[in-house]
Amino acid sequence: MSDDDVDDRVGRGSRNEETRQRNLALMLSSVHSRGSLSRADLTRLSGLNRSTVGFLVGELVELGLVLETEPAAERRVGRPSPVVVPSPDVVAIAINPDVTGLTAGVVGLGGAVRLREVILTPEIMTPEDAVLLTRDFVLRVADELPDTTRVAGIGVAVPGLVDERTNAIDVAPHLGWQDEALASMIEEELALPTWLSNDSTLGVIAEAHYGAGVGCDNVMYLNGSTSGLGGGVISEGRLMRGAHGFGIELGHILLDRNGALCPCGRTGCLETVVNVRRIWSAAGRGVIGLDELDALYASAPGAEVEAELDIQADALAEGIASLVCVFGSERVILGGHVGALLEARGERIRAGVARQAYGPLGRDLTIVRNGLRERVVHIGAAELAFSTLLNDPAHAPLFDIAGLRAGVRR
Amino acid sequence: MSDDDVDDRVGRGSRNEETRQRNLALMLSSVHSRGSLSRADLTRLSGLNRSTVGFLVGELVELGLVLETEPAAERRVGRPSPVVVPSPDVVAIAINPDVTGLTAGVVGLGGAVRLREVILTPEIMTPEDAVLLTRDFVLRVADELPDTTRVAGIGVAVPGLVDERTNAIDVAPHLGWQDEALASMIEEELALPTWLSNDSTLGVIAEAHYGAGVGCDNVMYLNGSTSGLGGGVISEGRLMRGAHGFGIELGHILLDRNGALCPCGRTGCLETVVNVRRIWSAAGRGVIGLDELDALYASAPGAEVEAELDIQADALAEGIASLVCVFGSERVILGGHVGALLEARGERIRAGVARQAYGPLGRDLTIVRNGLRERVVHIGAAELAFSTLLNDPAHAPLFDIAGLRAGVRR
DNA sequence: GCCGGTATGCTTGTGCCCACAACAAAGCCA
DNA sequence: TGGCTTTGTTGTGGGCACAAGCATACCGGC
Repeated sequence: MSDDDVDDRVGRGSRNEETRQRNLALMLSSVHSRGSLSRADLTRLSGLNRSTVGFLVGELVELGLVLETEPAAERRVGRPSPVVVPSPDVVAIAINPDVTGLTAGVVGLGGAVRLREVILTPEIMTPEDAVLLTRDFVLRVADELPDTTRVAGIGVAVPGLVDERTNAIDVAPHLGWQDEALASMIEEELALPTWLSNDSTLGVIAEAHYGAGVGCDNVMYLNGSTSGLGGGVISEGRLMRGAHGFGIELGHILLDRNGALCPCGRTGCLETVVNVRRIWSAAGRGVIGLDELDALYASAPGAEVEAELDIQADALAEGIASLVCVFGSERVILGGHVGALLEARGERIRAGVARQAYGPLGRDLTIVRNGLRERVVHIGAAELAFSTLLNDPAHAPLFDIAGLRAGVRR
Repeated sequence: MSDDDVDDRVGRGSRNEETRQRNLALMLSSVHSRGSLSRADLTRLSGLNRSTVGFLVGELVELGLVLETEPAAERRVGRPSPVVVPSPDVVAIAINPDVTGLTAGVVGLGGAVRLREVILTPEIMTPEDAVLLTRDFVLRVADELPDTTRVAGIGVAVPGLVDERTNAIDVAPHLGWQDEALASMIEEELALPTWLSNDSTLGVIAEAHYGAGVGCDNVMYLNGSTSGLGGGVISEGRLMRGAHGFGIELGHILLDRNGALCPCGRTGCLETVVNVRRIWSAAGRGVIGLDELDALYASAPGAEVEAELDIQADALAEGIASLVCVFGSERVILGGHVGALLEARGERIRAGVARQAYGPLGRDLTIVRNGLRERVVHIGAAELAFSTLLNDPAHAPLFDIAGLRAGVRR
């Protein structure tokens, strides 16, 4: 066997150091996703020894990642256990450029959205615009947040295809972007590590952690936006990424090979039928926001809209049945306009899926609307920025907000 | 937080013992999948220390799982490194009941098929028949194999839906089986641990390890059999199982919502069009085996068959494009009659997929015929039986073949 | 045929990490 | 106030991988 044949595909060996890292990561992740846990809870959850947990929590406190607070006043026998909570000083920046503007947010460890701003743009922004808007937001935020704040990084939710290997945008059709190395552009401007991912992929991460997918290991998330129908899948607790780091494109699953032409160049994609623009035109109006859409459906929207809702509900049911058949999901979460559609045509969709799903695969399927609503993208994007920290709490870099103010090229 | 809320979903902590187990598993898996490796290779592959690897290999030798042989006669400077090979004494039994009969095999650690028997049944067998045929095969084999042989267990490839959580068959339509606890039936008869899985799922495991998927982390396998179109997916090196342990059903992805009725009760599933029975009837003949099918395609099969091939090639291309779009696979492996179809209509299928695949997801896609041909099911089934051993070499039970002869209820 | 160079195996000592046990602390309850 | 229960703390021990140094085996040049 030549040396060239030896690659590391087989996987690397484990060391003692990794054990520590994994356990430390487990502690921080647990606190992160559950918000607050007593040390005794952590002991039970991890199966580790009390003494080990004590030491690990101590290390996290020393790293400034968690705080130990007074035991909760519970009526319980035995010595009360101090409660471990995420440090409020650790945050991530979440950015989401889209057609109408850029929404930006600050999310704390633990998933609480601290700040949220919507910056409207008169016309569709360029990547350079996005970088500048991000810089301005971060500078504004840096002045507002206390000096003790430390930033894990920036997570950007992109409405388009992202190559996660190169951390660049392959194509974002509705923004008209192509081959944009947005992450390095932001990093250069702000000296903060930046990660990109598809907005729907981030959606499923957020919903699985904090939303309608909590406690479920096999989640499919479908998100209907102006841009189209996106989605993400978590299978056995693990995010599906696909080979190229592009994530996956659920909206372009085939519904009808003889169907309408899709902007993607193929015919009969699911999103040619399940499409909010068709609702808009049935309603005889222009752009309708999500809240308005809910209001419209809740009122009497007229025969044309009702008919269109039926059409889309049926198509969505067939699409979901087809997808469940290949993913074996147990919970389907619908966000954006398909979430609104579920609200309006829940019975029809659920019955359609039950009728169409392949054998036992549809047996225990639940279909729900997403739980985080408009916060979903920010929480997902923040999760992206937190993931390095959560995987290796002792070594992941954190950036002082004071240094940030100084470091930015004004 | 109440105790009830504390489940182990967050994951368990790690101990030193697990580190050892993982490293031992890494050594054995490497030797298993590559056939033979020098100790120096193992050192490079694992990144572990020489002394650690030496100790680990020593432990595997002591467990009787590998052998250390003379260094390969290579013209190389430095001290030659002993070559580690899987022990020929460690085997698994692979069983595959199907409509025409039961094929059984003995597969050695390392993936070599030692023995293979096809036992034809005059009529479709019952689960009880399958158990008896399996018992007879194991007893015959036990007499032939040396006394030093040790068996890891029995893997059964089932043409149907298997619930891997309960290790029982949910439904195997073509065998007419339903809710059969085949694994425990065999275990009771033979006192050997038995695992069941879907035949196509096992196909992708085998092809990814030893066949056309070697060196690729994102593989999709489609297998066309008399029963229909099955498949399996490996994403980022991990088998997709789905929520219910049923695996996934690629043949029932939607092709055309206005299409023909599928036996599964839905309309327009891919396998209503991509279906070998349609070829048979176009050829005006009854059952055509795979070899005959290849021969038929290679000759001039007549206009009707040619037309049918075109139809199926186009439908297959659309199906693959749709599936690639949701899985982001980089290699598609076709087995059974769709493998033969690829041989006959390769250009058409590849062009169709390239045209239909969503954006960059189809960019570096390769479509190949399966490499293991008829051995694929056995290798996959054996892999199922080996997996416990490969995950924890020090603790997985192995069964003496002598004890087996005695223990079986004759 | 000898000797340096190189790659690998083997042995031993060290550090790291977790489990365990014993003890201390903090609350409940009678 | 004292027993009970639960939890934190501390010290000890065992398991594991690593580093360093030495031994071994082969190549190639002289």
